[in-house]
Amino acid sequence: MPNVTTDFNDRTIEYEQLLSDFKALLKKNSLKFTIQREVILETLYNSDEHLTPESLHHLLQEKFPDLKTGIATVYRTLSLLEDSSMVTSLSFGAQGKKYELGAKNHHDHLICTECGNITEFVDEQIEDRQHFIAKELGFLMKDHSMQIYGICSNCQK
Amino acid sequence: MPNVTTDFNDRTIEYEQLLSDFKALLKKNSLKFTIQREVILETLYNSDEHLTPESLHHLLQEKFPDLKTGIATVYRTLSLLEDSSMVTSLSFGAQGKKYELGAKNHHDHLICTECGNITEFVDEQIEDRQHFIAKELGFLMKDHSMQIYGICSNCQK
DNA sequence: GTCGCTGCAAAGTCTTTGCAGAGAG
DNA sequence: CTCTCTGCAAAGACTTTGCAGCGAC
Repeated sequence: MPNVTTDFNDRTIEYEQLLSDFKALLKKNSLKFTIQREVILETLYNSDEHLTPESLHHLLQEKFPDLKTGIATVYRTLSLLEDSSMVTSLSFGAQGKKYELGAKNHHDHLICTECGNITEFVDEQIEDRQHFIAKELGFLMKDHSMQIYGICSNCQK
Repeated sequence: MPNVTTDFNDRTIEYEQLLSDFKALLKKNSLKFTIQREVILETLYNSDEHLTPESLHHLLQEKFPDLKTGIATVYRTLSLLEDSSMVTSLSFGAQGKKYELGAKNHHDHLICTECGNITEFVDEQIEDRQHFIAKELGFLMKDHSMQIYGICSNCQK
C-alpha cells in the first residue's frame, strides 16, 4: 500500500494513518475489515475529485475487476464512512450525492461567468466566521461550499 | 446573536412585478400562461419555506383542490422556473431538492444533513470579505452562494 | 464456528416522459 | 384552429433492502 501524501497541503493525512483510523473504527463497533471496505477507502483516498457512488463503483471495477464489488456495497460503505464522519457528502444541485474524504483539504471557488475559469481560494477569516455562525445557530458544522460568481480580470478588458 | 441575522422576510419584488416578469418570460419563449403555472408561482411566493416538489404539490392540493394539479406539472414548472433563474434549488442529500424564489432577499444557507432542515442567515462580515476577496483576485463579483452543511440542534440530541 | 458482510435482484423513492385530450393565444 | 399544456400512468434513475452463501475473527 502506497504511503504517500497528496500534493494539496499539510492538512492532508497519510493513508496509513487513515487506514488505521478506519480499522479502529470498525473494531470499536464490532464490524469487520473486509477487502471491499479497504479498496473503497483507498480509492477515495487516491481520487482528487468528489465521487458519486456510481463513479466510485466504476473506478473499483476498473482497478479491482476481480473483486466484482457490488454497487450495494459501495452505498453501504459510504453510509458507514459518512456516519462515522470519515467522509462527507455534498449535493451540488445536480442529482445524487458526491462524496469525498474528510481528511482532504478544503477550498472555495471563484467562477468567471464569461470564460468559465475557476480560481480556488481559502480565506481563514471566512472559515472562522462560518464556524462561528454555525455555532451561534446551534449547528454542528460538517462542511460547507461557497462559490463566488463574477467576471475575471481577463474578461473585464 | 451579534451580527448574525435570520430575518429575511422582506421581499425585494412585489408579486405583481414577479407575475409580469413570468408572463414576459413565457411570451418570449412562446410558452403559454396557464392557471397551473400561475398558482405554482403564487404558492412559491407566499411560502416562507423552501419547498420540495412534493410539499409544493401538497400545498396546491390543499389550496386549489379543484385544479387537481399533477405532480408532473409541478416538476415541469419548477424546471422551467429554475432554467430561467426565477427560482433556485438546494439539494441536501438523497431526498431530493428544495426550491425557493430567487426574487427574495439574498441569504446563505445552513443545511442539516440529518433532517434536511434549512436555516437562512446573512452575515455582513462574510459578505464584505467576499467582496474583498473578489477584488483582490481581480474579479468583478456578480453573485455568490454559500451553504454550510452540518447537524442542527434538534438532530444532535 | 459465529455472526457480520457481500452480491444479486427485487423493492422503494424520486423524477421524467409518452400520450391523448384540454385549453391558451 | 394551432400548438402547447396537462393529468395520468408507465418508464427511468437512483438508493435501499432481503436473502442465502461467504469470509473475517
